[in-house]
Amino acid sequence: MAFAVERFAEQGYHPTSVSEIVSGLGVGKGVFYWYFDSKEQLFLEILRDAQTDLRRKQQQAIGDDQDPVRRIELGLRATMSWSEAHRAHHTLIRFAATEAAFATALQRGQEIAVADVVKHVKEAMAAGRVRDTDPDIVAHAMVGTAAHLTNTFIHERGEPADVVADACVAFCLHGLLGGADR
Amino acid sequence: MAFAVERFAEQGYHPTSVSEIVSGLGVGKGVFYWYFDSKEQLFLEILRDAQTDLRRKQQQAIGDDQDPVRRIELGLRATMSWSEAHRAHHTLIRFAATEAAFATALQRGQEIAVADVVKHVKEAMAAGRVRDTDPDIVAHAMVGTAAHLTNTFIHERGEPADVVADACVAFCLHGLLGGADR
DNA sequence: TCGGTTCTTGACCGCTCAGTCAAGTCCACC
DNA sequence: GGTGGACTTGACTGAGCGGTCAAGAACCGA
Repeated sequence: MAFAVERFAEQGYHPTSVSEIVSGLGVGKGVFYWYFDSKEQLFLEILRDAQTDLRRKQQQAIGDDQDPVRRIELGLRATMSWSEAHRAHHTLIRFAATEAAFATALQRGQEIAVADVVKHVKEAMAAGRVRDTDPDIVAHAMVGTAAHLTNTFIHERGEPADVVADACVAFCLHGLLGGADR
Repeated sequence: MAFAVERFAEQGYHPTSVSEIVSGLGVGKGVFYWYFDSKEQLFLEILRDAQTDLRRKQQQAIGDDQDPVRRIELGLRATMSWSEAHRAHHTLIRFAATEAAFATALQRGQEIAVADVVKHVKEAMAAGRVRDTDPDIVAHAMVGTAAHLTNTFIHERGEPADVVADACVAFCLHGLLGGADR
């Protein structure tokens, strides 16, 4: 399955054939269809496993920290560190969002993850730590920021994940102005 | 070409066949290959036109505004309004980023657009309007935020573009905290 | 040693695809 | 009316696809 992930990420889902996967693994085609119903089901399984693994990493990173803002920061950092370590999975998740057949399955998982962030934002807002806004929008904004920065700076440019994560957290917390104009 | 854009966005690039495009248009296949070298070249042309059009809209929106921060805001709003009006193109751009064959062509255009934002950020930073950070990272962060919010709230949930744009601008400028904790 | 289950093989099937091409149609211009 | 280039057609091709399956191999309890 790890091999399939690499091929899918490298060449794209459609251009990668089942024949290519099995011959690259040195096994017959029957083995593939013994363990998976179809190529599509394999992809969905990869997606599900990736989302489960990412979520576990996020929760581990957050631990039992009491500060909601700190929890958001830890979640962001965990996401970026996971994406750095699972570059191929990250690419696949991005692709899945663009294909109707996979977008549905993806959204369910993403909404669960965002719901966690929303929870922390609401808590921080209640404590007056955060400006008054739609928690749903800022949660998605942070997720989008982290994903895009990971892609551009960590994957494309190979910059160190912790440096990019620092900048990402700073941007998410303080924005562009960061109070410099007040 | 507009028809092809719709089909690609709806079903995905690979699942959409040339036969489907031409029969949907009620023309023969020869016409397609008279105007385009290949299916891939058609897609690249769509991509190029979309990027050119978006860039023109951004520059129109910015006009000759003197305030760099205001220019960034106008650019963000123009991007979101364009993405709302060209939903299918937006989907295609997202897909192109996940396929090696198209990612290169896409990056070139994206880097040009980001370079503009970087210019404004640097100017604002020199004027002390913006906190000291890597202009490249915040520029990409804003682009990523706008793209993700457009996708989630405007396209998926059908929320009004101007409301989402307001929230996007607020997030990009002030972040999550927005000075509430200072 | 045997019978049965689990696992593996790769030739094969039906089908669809991107792309080709011989055979036109149309029309501006002479 | 004739000529030639611009455009259009759709049957066709060779390749490659996802998926099937008859034929075993490997293993295990009895």
